[in-house]
Amino acid sequence: MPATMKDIATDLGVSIVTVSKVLRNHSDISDATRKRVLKRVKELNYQPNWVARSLVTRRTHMVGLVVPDLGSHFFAEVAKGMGRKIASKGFHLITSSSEEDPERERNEIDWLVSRRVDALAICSVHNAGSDEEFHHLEEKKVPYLLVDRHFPRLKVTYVGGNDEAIGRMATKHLIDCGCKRIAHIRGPEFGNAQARERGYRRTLSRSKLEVRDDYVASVESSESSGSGYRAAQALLKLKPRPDGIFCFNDSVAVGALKAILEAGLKVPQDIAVIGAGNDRHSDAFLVPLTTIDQQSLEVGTSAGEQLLRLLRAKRTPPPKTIHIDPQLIVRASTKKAGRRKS
Amino acid sequence: MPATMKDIATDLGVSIVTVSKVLRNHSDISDATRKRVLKRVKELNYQPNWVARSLVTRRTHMVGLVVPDLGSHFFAEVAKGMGRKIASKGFHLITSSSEEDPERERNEIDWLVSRRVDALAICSVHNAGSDEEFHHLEEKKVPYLLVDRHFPRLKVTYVGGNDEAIGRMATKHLIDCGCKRIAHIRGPEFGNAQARERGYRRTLSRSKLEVRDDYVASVESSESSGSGYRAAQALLKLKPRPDGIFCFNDSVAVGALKAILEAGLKVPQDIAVIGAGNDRHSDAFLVPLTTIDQQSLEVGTSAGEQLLRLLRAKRTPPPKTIHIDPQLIVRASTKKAGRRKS
DNA sequence: TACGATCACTTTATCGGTTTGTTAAAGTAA
DNA sequence: TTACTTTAACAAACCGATAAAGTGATCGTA
Repeated sequence: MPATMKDIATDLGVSIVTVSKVLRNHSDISDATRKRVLKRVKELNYQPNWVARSLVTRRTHMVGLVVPDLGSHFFAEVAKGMGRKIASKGFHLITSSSEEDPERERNEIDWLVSRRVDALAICSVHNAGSDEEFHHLEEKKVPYLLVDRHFPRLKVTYVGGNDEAIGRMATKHLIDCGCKRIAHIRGPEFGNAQARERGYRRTLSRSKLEVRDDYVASVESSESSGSGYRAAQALLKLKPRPDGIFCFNDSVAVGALKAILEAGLKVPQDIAVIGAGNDRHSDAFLVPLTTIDQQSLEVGTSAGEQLLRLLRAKRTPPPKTIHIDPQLIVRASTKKAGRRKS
Repeated sequence: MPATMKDIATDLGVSIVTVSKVLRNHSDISDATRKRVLKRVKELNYQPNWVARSLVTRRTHMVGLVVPDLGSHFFAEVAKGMGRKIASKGFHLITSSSEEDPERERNEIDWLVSRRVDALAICSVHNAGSDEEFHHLEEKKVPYLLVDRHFPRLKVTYVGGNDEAIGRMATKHLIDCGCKRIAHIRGPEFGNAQARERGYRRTLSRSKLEVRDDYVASVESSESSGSGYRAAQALLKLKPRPDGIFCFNDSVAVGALKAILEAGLKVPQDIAVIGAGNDRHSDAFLVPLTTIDQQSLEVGTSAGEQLLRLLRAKRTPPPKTIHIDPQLIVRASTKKAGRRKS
């Protein structure tokens, strides 16, 4: 039973409102009273009850973030960047995980809404077709934005990496490294995987390289290396064998590395491998991995900025789409000695 | 402006209390009324306002978790396990990061308390000397427990890995692999690093192996590989050179691997390396890393159980200390061909 | 002297629920 | 028929704060 403003008020013989005003730095309080109140506040170690405060102000100063998986490097970084950004304006982040399950995602969102978060950031695991969830939010006028996973039909602010650029950049790098038969292991993530693949295909055709459908393998999960391993094994059986693989992300790339080395082949001499995500310790994988950094921290920061924009606004501001540009990190898995860009 | 119980009540010509009772499955409501209310609840897509509910019930059904860093595999897993466990009883986890900063930790705890979480789990970055923070919590009667970082002076429930066992297990494994000159790179984490080092030293002396102080190196940060790299470089200069290194965690071990390979030495032939934590992809590091799994998910689950115990209890239940047993994961970084335990 | 302005507070209403206590109507036993 | 219980509902108080409006004293000034 912590102290309340009432305790302080009765102790000092002033009204509750006076105490409240002192705590919120209102001007119409005499210096003497202010001091007395603050003294008692210290003594009792009083802390305002945010539950009560939120009820009347209709502001919780909490922002909800829903991610598919906090174990993933990318989302952890996004959360970190976002948390820092909004903390600078007095907001706190509540992160919850949908564990890749659309129904849990709904539940988490409902929970956050009934907790009256001031805004929401969602990395949705719904497929782009089902946006009813979000219509609910609009009905209830909960400000929200989407992060990483895009729903093109929705007129709502979006912040994410530039997936097509990732695909282009990775593919171009492999070409620059002298690869001629470039394969791709794509992820299951709807829009993102599609955009990366698009970047891959376009870059190939623009370079007059063959685009073979059987050079594109799919994995059912992009969060474990096992599926990348199996996909790569399949690619290795193709004739002619690919001499470069662009992997959806670093986890998949790890699996690919394992499969390739296990087959007695050399990376990058026989097959160059590039990932995406710049995961922790990807510089120290079996072969230090060339990868595309998605700037996850900056995605988070940028999303945080957009959240603050939503929070400041009276009316819903016009939606924005923000793509954070990726960055190539070259390491051993693609560095072929003595080759040069043609 | 979401619907409230009042809306439903006036729509239906019943009192607010009646609506409230329906929503909480009270018995003294006629079937007819119950149905009418539920129908309207659906139509309006009503969701209870947890802020208001919490104010009067003094229960938020939220549990706060404060960790030093969510990017770390260990804490992310702990959060996951804990979240799952308490979710099964209708509680939600609010995770916030202290970013390794004691002051931020205080702030986060204060925030969570003023948000009236029902209980707290803390992985503290305070050094074991300063426990005032926790006395505050006890004054305010906020149920809490400690996770991973232990404060022996505090009579409070604790859940964590068994650090001394980790030290013993790792060292014993190196001995079993035939190592004679075993070094240790210890982390900065107060209690944990100390306990692991204790396990290391005791196991060495029990095996009649030399315990040399200069074989114990320290790193200032255990979350990046850079410091492990530097520490290992120093160890490599010693004469005689160590033939096995027990690293505080996998990040440190990654750094050590880099340093060793860069020096032209072979792992495990020249030097065996063992880490701790079983990080994501540690099976695919430069040399697949032998490591001690801390069972982080189980630490989280167990902590979740203890939280539920606190939440159920009327009075503070007697504190418990729980150590989750670690598990050895043998990989290439210690597998010397043809050697056997003596 | 009287009037409005200013200061420093206080009073009252409210946020959206839950809890406690009451009550009218219907049911049941004697 | 009386006396008591059960059922199904409601009214009022309350949780701990904030917002808006009101009050009394003091002060300057015409």
